[in-house]
Amino acid sequence: MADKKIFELHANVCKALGHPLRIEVIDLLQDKELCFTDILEITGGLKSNLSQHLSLMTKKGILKTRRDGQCTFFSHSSKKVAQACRLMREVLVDNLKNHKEILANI
Amino acid sequence: MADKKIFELHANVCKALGHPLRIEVIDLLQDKELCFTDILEITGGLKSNLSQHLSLMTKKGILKTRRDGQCTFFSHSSKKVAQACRLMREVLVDNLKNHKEILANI
DNA sequence: TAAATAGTTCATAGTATTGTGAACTATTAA
DNA sequence: TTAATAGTTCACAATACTATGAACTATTTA
Repeated sequence: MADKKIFELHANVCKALGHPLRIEVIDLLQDKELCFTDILEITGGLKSNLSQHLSLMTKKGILKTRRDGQCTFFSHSSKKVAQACRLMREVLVDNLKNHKEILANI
Repeated sequence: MADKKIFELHANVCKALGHPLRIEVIDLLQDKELCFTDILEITGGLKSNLSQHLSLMTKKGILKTRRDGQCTFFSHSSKKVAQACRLMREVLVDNLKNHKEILANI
């Protein structure tokens, strides 16, 4: 099983989706780029925390950055992540619907 | 920010993709259902560990199970997860390619 | 009924992620 | 040059996740 490595790398990229704040950022950046301060203002919380999450996503190749003067702008490096994210959101919604139906049938 | 809840739920589903063994299982079940023992034989490791990962994926609504005699068959509850997973794999591959190019240009 | 197969559950120890605040760097404006 | 803005980095404590083995349940076969 030498090719277990690919699963590890793959899981590693997928992990980037596994945090509420990071999902929120992926959502925010769907159709535009935003600078750190904008994102912080929208999401709330500590700047150090946000910075670490953004840095993680950038390291994993999910976001890219562009510096303009004092501001650092963040955007998706590929549309695929946002697409994947939307699919997972649909899975969630489907699950919630099923759950509702099951509850309704009791 | 009352709708933070959706990000939490969403991240929670996405987390299911964030482990090498779980990615491997998602891959394995792309086009067929398999029983526990089959999956264990392919992936290796401890049955208790596999059982826990499968249980987690089932709880998150990503897999569904079907019991036939002694055997429990696992399959995807929706094609969307596998799709999302394939997209993330493409992101990984793109990143690796970029990385290679960057290295080549030094 | 007894033994075997197929899996689940549980406790626990080890590891990885996360949030926090303080200290730091870089760019711009006064 | 000084102060302000925009972000990053670091150390550490709290929390969550993971792997392991033993004990357990359910179904089938002998």
